Amino acid sequence: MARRKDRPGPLEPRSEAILRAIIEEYVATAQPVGSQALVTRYRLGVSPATVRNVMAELEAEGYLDHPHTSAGRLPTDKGYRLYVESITEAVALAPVEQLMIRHQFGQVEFASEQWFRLAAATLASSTHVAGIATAAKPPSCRVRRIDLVSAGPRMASLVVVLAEGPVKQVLLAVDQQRDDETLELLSRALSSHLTGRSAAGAQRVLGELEGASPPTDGLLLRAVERTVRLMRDYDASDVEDVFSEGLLNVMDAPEFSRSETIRRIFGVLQDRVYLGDLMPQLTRDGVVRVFIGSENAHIAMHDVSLVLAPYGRAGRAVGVVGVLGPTRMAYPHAISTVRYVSGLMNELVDHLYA
Amino acid sequence: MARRKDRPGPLEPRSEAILRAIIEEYVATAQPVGSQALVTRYRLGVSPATVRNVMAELEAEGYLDHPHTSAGRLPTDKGYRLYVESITEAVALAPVEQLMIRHQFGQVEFASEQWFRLAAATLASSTHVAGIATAAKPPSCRVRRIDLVSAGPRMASLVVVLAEGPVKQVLLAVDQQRDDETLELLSRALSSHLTGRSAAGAQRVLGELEGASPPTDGLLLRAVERTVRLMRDYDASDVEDVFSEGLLNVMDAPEFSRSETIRRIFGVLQDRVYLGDLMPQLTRDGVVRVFIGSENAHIAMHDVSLVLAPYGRAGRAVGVVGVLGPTRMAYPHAISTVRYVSGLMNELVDHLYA
DNA sequence: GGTTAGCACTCGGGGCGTGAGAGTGCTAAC
DNA sequence: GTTAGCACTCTCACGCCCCGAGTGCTAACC
Repeated sequence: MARRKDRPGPLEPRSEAILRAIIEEYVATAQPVGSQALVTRYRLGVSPATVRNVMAELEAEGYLDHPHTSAGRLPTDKGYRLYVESITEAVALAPVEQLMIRHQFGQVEFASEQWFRLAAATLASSTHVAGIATAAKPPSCRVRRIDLVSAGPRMASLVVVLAEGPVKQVLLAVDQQRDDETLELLSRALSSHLTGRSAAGAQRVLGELEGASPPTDGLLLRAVERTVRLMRDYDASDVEDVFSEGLLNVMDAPEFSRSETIRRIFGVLQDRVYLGDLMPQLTRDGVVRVFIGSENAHIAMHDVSLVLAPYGRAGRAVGVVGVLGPTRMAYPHAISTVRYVSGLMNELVDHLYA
Repeated sequence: MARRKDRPGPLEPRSEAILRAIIEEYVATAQPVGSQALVTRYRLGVSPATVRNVMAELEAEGYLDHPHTSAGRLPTDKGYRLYVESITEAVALAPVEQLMIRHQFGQVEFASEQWFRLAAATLASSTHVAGIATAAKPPSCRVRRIDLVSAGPRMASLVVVLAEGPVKQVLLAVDQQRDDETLELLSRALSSHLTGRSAAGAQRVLGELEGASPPTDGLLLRAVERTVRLMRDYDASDVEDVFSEGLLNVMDAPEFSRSETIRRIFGVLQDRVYLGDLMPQLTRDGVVRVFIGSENAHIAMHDVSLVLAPYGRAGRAVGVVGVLGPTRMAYPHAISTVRYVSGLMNELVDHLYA
């Protein structure tokens, strides 16, 4: 006991082995793990009594918990954390699984949205928890092409293609009837004013046009104004669309059979804010980060873990892929899978924006 | 009893009143309804004993059920059906609610996608069940504008604006390095070949280009080919994107506290096929159709009801709005709300495609 | 003849005690 | 330091019983 107090840091190898075994058993069964079950199933080379002693120590240090006196132990978030730390040294995904994932990626048509959906779906099917992917997004955008198309007698559709991929479309009410030629002309004007501009650049153009004499055409002005707003919004958000697949997998977990908790999680995923907040913590390529239970800032996420990795090139288009599952989750496999998929996404982004 | 056998059709007014009361009580409480509770709470002017007699009749005719001998009654799908028939004569939504919904619609930027999302969200918040909306989709599409934009050294982004709104984007792998001017030229060529074409027309163009000599540029050919496929896919699908909001509301219902059933429903909503199948049954404008429990073709939907209405003009862009909830659902309010929102969507579509 | 009061009957749910089983913590021996 | 042994604790499943809600039936009533 004295020993333990002296070194709160690293655990003895045997203790760690036992912790590991408990976690793996608990992940597999979702049942509190007893000392007896552990020795029979894991060949630890010690007796149940010894295991019990170690368990008591681990519990005193906060790595384990037990729901009541005569129940087995289960890992705390701190326990999972230690476990995850011990395995983050890259373990490659099994070749078979690599192949399966690559195969799935091969199927996709290159419609960008499908792409992220596919990444999420692949992660979900491979890990049996929920997969998450955000669209790749450069830190700032430029206008690549811009177009104004009639969309009815009093409506025009403004289509903005941003550099590096995304296409934005908004409808504009048209003050007066315009024929197609007029729109075509406006479209040309828009193009020459805005092509290649950043949000700030477009803002400047807007300023010039507003002050111009003779006064600029009203519709043109509104189109520019709308484009500026659209680009500002784009730049301001950390993540573009969030795609999640396989949330049903998570609902299947016994800890969520009562729908109470899961619905709060659904809610959090709806708004893209949460993943955006996490982005700054996902910096270096290829590094998978794990957020376990109460480590998540958002209270609704206290019962789940996130395994996330960034993809893309620092300073260029970036996004996030990962999985969401119960804290009782097969971390090693999840981490390997997420790392592999993020690598794959890297390749694709490189290919695209090299 | 003889009477009942003679006229299986319309129910006596009193029986119908009692059925109505039972349904309303059950909708409110989610508990089987007893004869005693009914007379005290609904002032039916008869004694519990009489109510019991009527209940027995209603049960014999299949409008009611009871889970066990000494439990109260609950409505069957057939019971709900009769109830719904009796209220489908348009009841306008309360002015306050109309105002609230209109207000919510006023908020939206006219980005088309947001629009349908908003419709679904509005329905969800107003009815406290899940809201559903599909994007408006014309029966067949034409190319309104088409553009080929560089998206990296070996990638080009093909952007197709279809008449009446939707914008499609796909990525094409580029066989050899092309500079922006070349792409610009190709873009022009695409435009002149395809603008105004229907899927069939584009197909013909593709045929001509394939046979041409000197042979058409490979990238151009692939772009045309991809456009044809995209348009065919578009024409072939009955519905475009399906937006659903507020599924959490449904999860809250006590009948779904065990997540078993709800997850199958989630699954069905994922693929757009189901709503597409229903489209043919939603013909006349302003008519709200109700699909109750087992009336739904899909087995996963046997525990829920759909209240749906089409919007848009027959032969022009059309879509569906509606709500999804437990069969135990506040139908009158849901029907009024769906009717009102579909009317609103009609206005908007008219405004757009007049 | 339809309606009602009265009453016996039925069934589910909640509260309670019990016993089995799993697992612990402690002590004493190895 | 490790292990065997043992008493203790707590949950869970089962069976039991009783209560209450609600029915269905019969006989009286208007």
